[in-house]
Amino acid sequence: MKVRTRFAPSPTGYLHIGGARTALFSWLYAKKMGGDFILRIEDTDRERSTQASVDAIMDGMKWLDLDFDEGPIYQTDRFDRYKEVIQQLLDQGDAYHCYCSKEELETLRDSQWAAKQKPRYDARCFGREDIPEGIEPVVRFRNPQDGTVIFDDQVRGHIEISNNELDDLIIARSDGTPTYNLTVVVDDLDMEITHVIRGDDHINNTPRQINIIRALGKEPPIYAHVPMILGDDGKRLSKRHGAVGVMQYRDDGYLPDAVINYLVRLGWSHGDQEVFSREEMQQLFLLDDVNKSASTFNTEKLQWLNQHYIKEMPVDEVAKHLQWHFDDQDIDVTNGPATTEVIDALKERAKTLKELTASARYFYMDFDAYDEKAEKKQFKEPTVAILQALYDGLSEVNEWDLEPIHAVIVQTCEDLDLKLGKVGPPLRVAVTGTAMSPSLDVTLKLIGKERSLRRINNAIAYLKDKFA
RNA sequence: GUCCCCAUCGUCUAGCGGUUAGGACAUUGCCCUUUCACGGCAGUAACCGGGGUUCAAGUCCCCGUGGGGACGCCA
Repeated sequence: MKVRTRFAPSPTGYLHIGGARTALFSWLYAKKMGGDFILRIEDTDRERSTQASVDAIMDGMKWLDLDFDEGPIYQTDRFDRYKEVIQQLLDQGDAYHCYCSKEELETLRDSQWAAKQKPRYDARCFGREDIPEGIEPVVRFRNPQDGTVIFDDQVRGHIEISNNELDDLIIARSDGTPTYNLTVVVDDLDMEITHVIRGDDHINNTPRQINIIRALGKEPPIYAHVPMILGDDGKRLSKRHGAVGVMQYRDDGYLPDAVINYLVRLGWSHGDQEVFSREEMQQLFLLDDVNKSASTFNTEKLQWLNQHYIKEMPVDEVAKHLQWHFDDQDIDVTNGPATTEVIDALKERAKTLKELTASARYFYMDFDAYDEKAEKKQFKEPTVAILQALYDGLSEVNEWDLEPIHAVIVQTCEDLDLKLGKVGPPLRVAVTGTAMSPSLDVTLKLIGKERSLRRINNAIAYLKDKFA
């Protein structure tokens, strides 16, 4: 049988990092097994579902390059089908109408809580003869009273839960719309999902869902509950942990491949290997190798991977992702060096594309102030003479390239009888405004002759004025 | 509170009865170096506790403890 997995987010916000990993695992498993990956939008809660969220989720999937074979399928398009199943359950006697008010249920829960019991609906409407006037009832699934539900989770192993822990859950609201536990079951069955890979916050729902499936006379799919991702404080990842929306990682300068690689190693491993291409992941991913325990998100490791990908990916590939950041930081790259050259020059000193872009600024735009510390350290009174000598030497260079530029710098050192350490740093500050840049020949080459000379000149003027 | 789940360096993890408990990120030191980085080398650092089972336990079982999750006319 062909493997079919799915990712089934509810559109109540952006695609967050935990959801992305669940999607990744489902996607990988389908790829690994030569199966299909389906995207389903669980939008039965019409109050909270929004089109904007659907778009955000799709954007996230697209950015991460997690493609799906079918979908997106919207549950709101399938209400007729759910109604049909609810009716079937009603007809079979596996479901019943419940007329309890929300207040009544709340009182029940409170009293059970007070009695230190697990809050459960007491099935008081089951078999009820009198039909109250003017109340639109909900429909409840009649959960089996005895026995246990057993399933073998592909990551958690054998799980067993007694039916008397479960209660008669609502499968249709009073307005007739179906609820989650019903719709997942119907959809997974109808779409012939073979492996349900989802967050382990659903582990408690699984027995209920299995009972519904059995009542429908079907066999449940295989389940794999993947552990949660926690924030630095050990709590479930949420907004207060900062960047949790996948697109925020793009904005912060991460490469999708780095995020994917980071995510795949959170809860899954293959020996000691840390770096995986998408092809390798698809080839090696096994549910058996997924961890049982929750893991903590660690931005530093993500950064390390991100830099790794910035360094290792083909430059023109990186350049595609980089353009967004140039636009974001209002840097016009049309009158400066090719971005691919800039990447080569800076990739070893940036952990993110955002940083890389920021430090590439002086290649394209003039700065209006020197870095305070750098200026203080490098711009002394004798610096004027050094810069002047460099200016003179550099203006003689015809072929503006690494070798000739380097030669001038070396020659200047000799002429002035100074060490490179006295000549290089001030030049760097003059030409970039900062104390940090790639090696000087590369820096000058990329800035360009005309622009370099002008900046040196400016620095000389600035210094003369300063020490006048 | 009740039920479910989880537990190896600070973090991600390897380990599937016998290991000097391995790797990676981070961190520390050294080397390289015109800056910042990259890189190289070295180091610090872990089996939650208690009982069993066994010749032998990080590995299996039980009990604690700690953490997470679920307990909705949310998904």
